[in-house]
Amino acid sequence: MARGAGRGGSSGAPRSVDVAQLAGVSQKTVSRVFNNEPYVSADVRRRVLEAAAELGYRLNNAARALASGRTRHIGVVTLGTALYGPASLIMGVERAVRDTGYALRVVNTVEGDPAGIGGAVDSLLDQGVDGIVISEPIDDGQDGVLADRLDVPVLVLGAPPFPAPRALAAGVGADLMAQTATEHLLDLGHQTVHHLAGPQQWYSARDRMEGWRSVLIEKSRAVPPVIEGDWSAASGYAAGRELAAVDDMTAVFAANDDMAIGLVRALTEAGLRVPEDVSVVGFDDIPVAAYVTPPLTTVRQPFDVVAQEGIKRLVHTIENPQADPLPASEPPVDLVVRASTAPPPLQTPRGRGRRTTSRPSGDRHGQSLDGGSSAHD
Amino acid sequence: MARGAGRGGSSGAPRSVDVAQLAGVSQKTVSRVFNNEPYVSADVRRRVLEAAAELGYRLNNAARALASGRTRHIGVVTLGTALYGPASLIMGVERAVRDTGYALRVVNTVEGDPAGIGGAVDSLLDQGVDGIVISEPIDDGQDGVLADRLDVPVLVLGAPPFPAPRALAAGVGADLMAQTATEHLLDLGHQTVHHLAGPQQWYSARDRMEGWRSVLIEKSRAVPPVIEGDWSAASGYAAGRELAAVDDMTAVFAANDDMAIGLVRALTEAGLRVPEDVSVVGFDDIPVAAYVTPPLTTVRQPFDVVAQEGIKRLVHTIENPQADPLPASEPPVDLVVRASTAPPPLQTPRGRGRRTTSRPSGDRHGQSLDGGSSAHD
DNA sequence: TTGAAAGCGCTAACAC
DNA sequence: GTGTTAGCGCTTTCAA
Repeated sequence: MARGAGRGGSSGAPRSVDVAQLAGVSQKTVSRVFNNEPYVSADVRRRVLEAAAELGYRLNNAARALASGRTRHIGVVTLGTALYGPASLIMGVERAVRDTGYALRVVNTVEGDPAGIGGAVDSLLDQGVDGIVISEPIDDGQDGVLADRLDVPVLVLGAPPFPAPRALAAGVGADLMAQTATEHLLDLGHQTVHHLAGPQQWYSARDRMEGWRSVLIEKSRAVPPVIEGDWSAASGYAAGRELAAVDDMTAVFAANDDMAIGLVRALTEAGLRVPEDVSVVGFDDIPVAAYVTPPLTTVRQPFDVVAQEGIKRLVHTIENPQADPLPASEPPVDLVVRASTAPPPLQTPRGRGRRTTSRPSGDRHGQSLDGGSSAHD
Repeated sequence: MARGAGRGGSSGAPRSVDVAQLAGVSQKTVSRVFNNEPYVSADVRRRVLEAAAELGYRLNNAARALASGRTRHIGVVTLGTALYGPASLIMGVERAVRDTGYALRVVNTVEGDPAGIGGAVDSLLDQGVDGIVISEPIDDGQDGVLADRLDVPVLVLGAPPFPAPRALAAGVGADLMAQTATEHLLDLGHQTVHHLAGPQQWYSARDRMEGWRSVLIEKSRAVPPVIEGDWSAASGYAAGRELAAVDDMTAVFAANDDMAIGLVRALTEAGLRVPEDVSVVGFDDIPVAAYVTPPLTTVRQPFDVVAQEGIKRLVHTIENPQADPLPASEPPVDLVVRASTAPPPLQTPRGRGRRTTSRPSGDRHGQSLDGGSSAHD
């Protein structure tokens, strides 16, 4: 064949032999230098590097992978949505992966594809990866099937431990964050808190719901029926219309900010003021959360931290197959209190404390400038 | 049968020779089958496929790439933000790439990294890719440097043609969309339209600005000074405080929805009503745009269409190096009219049609305007 | 329509 | 510290 086709212009890209020749060393020595192996004299190393630079040499990864059996690639399975949470997580994963010197291979699960996550994992395995990250998985009932084929370590972000030989889990702090959000509302004096949940196939949606529920139960509060949305503002809006009709509803914890925003709009349109009549807490802290009306109290997810630690543990497992996996740490909880939460209205029956107004609701104090105060600062 | 069958184990995955042996054909024939080459009898093909299935054979991509010089990978350079626009574009790209049978390699440009896009492209080239997608590039002054190293086809999304030997551009309809947004405002009766631009290193920000400007000039309207934001709601908020002080400011076109939302909040806090006093148009149609207060009139970007067509053209160029590149089509313009735009207020000087509120921000221009026109309140 | 031989550019053992 | 010798699993001639 034509030699390293696709690379250099005419006669092919330079190979390590070429570098070796120019530097006056053996090809293996060039390999040593480029793999940072020990036992190379400083002088030789320098000469090799110079020769490589002069030739514009780049290591051929296909050959490297073939010879070593390791691709130095990590594959990530995503849901293929531009939702803030998943997208942020991917960005965090990319950064973390790159820091470790691995390359990232991305595959979306096609919506409505029966193969689902299994299909995506398969295609990753086909391409060849040393490890796999599954981000915010949904439960498509294929856990068992998957486990069989997974002969590489897997990191599952935002889900409980996974039935695979070498599986890690990370970012399972959603329940804790949900608890904090719920407690914040109770601390303000609300009798109980309603929950606008995410789609229940999502582990992260279930986690948040469990966190919410556990607090209510622990504090012996009534547990209102859960309303399930689909993460979208539209579904939050629909939920808001339902909730507006519920008596004594004074606080809602929404499983993400988009739904919270739709919810607030529906409540406002129904004549309920946020936060005077109803308090709302979101989840994610999306960029606009501080600037909607009213600025949204929400829980910020530490995507970067979670991704970074997760990848670090994954790479450790890849490179030390025998060793014990690194332990996971609890991600920090960051409740950002803004203007969408307040004490509940006085004990009058609904329809009463409420003001009629033509203004956009919750046009309140100056907090809006910096977007609110974080529990962590 | 000596090897392979188990595959999970340590002794290695089945190779094409194993399949060949089991099927009773030569290894080359197996290769032919898996590459869909002609000249394989239906019978042999079937036998090979059966043997492969039995062994759980998967083609080794490293070996394939090494031997063929083609990686069947497309690399994408992104900005590493979870901004809705870029994130959506990436998702579209992933989908499109997968449809073509290529794999996706993703690299972010590290923020603040002096190497910028150039560094990201380099690392992609290092990894080995058959083509590169640069999404929403920013101008880091490295065009020239880049061009030298780019020996594979490049698709630039959301930017003008790029100085590289085999470059394609796509999604350059932003100016047209910006024009539509601006015209919408003028059609409503506004004398002119202010512009809250994105960071000017972004080509897409410049495109939108040019679209806006061209309409104003064409219709002989005053061209107000541009305010530059950083895409964030926070910067939109800051811009809003400035704009609230400007006389006769009745319409603003913001270069994205996040900024538009921050802007609306600042205007509202300053006592200006949207859309009664000031109309605002955003850009992107982010998921919450329909649910903020007021629901945002905005321009929807057809990310999927742009990504799909772009990738199709890129792959064509990869696979037909000599042929002319496929032509680009104009993406559709989709103005979504909601409640943030309306005809301008009646012709009274500012300070007058407007309600006084209790907000302190009125202080800023309270003396010169409000004080003098008390008759109106 | 099929097969045999010869690498692709690198890493892995083991010598020196 | 450095070099030698074999492959990794596939695609590519070229021959049959």
